[in-house]
Amino acid sequence: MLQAHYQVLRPLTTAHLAQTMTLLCMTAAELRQQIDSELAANPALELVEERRCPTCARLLPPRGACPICSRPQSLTADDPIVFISPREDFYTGSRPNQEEAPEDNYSSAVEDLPTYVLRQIAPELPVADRPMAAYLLTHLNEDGLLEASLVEVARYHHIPLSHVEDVVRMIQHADPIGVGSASPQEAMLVQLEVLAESRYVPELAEEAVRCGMDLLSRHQYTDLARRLRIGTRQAQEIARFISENLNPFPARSHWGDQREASAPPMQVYHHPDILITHLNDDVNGQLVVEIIMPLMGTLRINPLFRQAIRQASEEKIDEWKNDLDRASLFVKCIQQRNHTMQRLMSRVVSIQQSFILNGEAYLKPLTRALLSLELDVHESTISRAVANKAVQLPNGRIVPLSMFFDRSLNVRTVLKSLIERETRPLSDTELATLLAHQGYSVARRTVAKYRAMEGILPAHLRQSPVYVPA
DNA sequence: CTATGGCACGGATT
DNA sequence: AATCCGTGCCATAG
Repeated sequence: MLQAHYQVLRPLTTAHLAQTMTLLCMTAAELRQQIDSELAANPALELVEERRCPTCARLLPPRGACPICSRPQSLTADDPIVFISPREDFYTGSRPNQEEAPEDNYSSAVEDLPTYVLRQIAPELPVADRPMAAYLLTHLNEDGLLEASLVEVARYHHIPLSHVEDVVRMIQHADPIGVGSASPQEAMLVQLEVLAESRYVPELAEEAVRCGMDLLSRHQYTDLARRLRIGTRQAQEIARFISENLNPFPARSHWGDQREASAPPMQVYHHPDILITHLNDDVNGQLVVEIIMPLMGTLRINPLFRQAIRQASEEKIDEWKNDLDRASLFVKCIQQRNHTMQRLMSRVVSIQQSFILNGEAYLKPLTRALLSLELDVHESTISRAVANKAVQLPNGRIVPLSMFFDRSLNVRTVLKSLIERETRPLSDTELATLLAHQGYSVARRTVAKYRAMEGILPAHLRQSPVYVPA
C-alpha cells in the first residue's frame, strides 16, 4: 500500500534529484530548519492538521494506517517495522527567548566540539567577544587543543592579549575540561585546578605535571621521584592519580599515551535522527524503527492557493505558478527522502539485527556499495543518507549511523575483551594469533592500530606499571 | 633480540 | 577522483 502511494511521485527531473540529494544529507534538525524557511517563503505550501492512531495515539502520516497497530501478519521477526514518525517536540522544545537553557536550543542533532563549548560559555560571554571566541574554537585540533597563537589572535581582533587570555580561560573551564589549552601539559594543569575544588589532589601532582611531563609519559617513575625529591613509591602514586584523573587530550574520552590519530573529532549527539526500540518495550519483541520527521502534521499544497491561481491577475500569475511548482517539488522531495530512508533502515536493521540486540561484537561487515546494490540506488545516495545521522539503539545509546558500516568494530570489540580478560600483558603478536583462532585474521600491525584506536596501552605499559600499595 | 610505532603503498570504499 | 584502511618494512627503544 505504501508502495502504491509512492509510485505516484515518479516523474524525475534534475531539480527533483538534486533537491532530494540535499534533503537526504540533512539531519532531522536541519530538515526542520529547511521546512520552516520553505513554509515562510512559499504561500503555496501549507501545514495541515496531524492525524493520530486511534489505538496507540501515535502521530501518523497523512494517509495509510498505523504502521504498528495494523502491521501485516506476513512480517517475520527479521523484518523490522519501519515508519516515519512526526515529532515536533523532539527538536524545537521550548525554543525562543530561553537562550540560557542549552538543552532546549537544538540547532543540530549532531553537535561538534566548538559548538558544544560555545553553548556552555555563551551566557557569560559578552556579545562583543563572541567573534573572538568563535575564532578560537574553530582553531581547536582534533585533540581539543588550541593551535592558534594568542598573540596573533589578539592582534587580529584588536583586543588586548590579557582579554584573549581571559576568554581562553573560560573555554578551558567548559566541559571537556582543559579544552582550548595550548598543550597537553596546560590542559592537565587546568584539570588539576578544577579537580582540587572538589576533591583531594596529591600535593606534588601539579609539580609533576609542570616539570615532569617527559618522564610521566615514558613511565620513568624513578627519575620522576628523583626530580621531585620524593620516594619512588610516592612518585608512582602521583603518576597513578594523574593517569586516572587527567586527560592530556580534552577531546578524547580515554587516556592513552601517544595514541595514533584515528580518534574522530569529538561529536556530541544530543538527539537521534532515528529511533530503534522494541515493540511494546518487550525485550524479545520485534524491532521498531522510527525515522524522525521533525514536524507535526503534514506538508501539502494549499488547495485554496491552487484555486486562487485561476483568478490571478496577469502580472501575478507567473510568480504564483512558480510558487506552486516549487511547493509541489518540495513536497515530493521530502517524500522521496522519507521513502529512501525507510527502505534503507529496513534493510540495515534487519542485517545488523544481532548487533542491535547483542552488542558491538556482533556487527557484521557491511558496505554502502553492497546496500546500494540491494536497494537498487546509487552508492552516493546511501552515502548521503548515512552521513551525519544519529541513531538511538534500544538500550538508549546514541551512535552515528555510520557505525553500522564500520568494518572493524567487531574485531576491535573482541580484541578489547581479550585484553580485559588477559592475566598477563599479551603482546600484539600473541593477540594476533589469538584473534586468528577465533576466526578474525588480522595482521600484527593491525592489532596495534586497533589497540591505539581503543586507547589501550602497549603490553609493556599495560599491567601493573604502577605498584599500588595498600 | 623482541615489541612497537612511523611511513608509505595498494587496494577497497565512498 | 579522493579518502580510508590494512599491511609490510624499517627504525628505535628496552
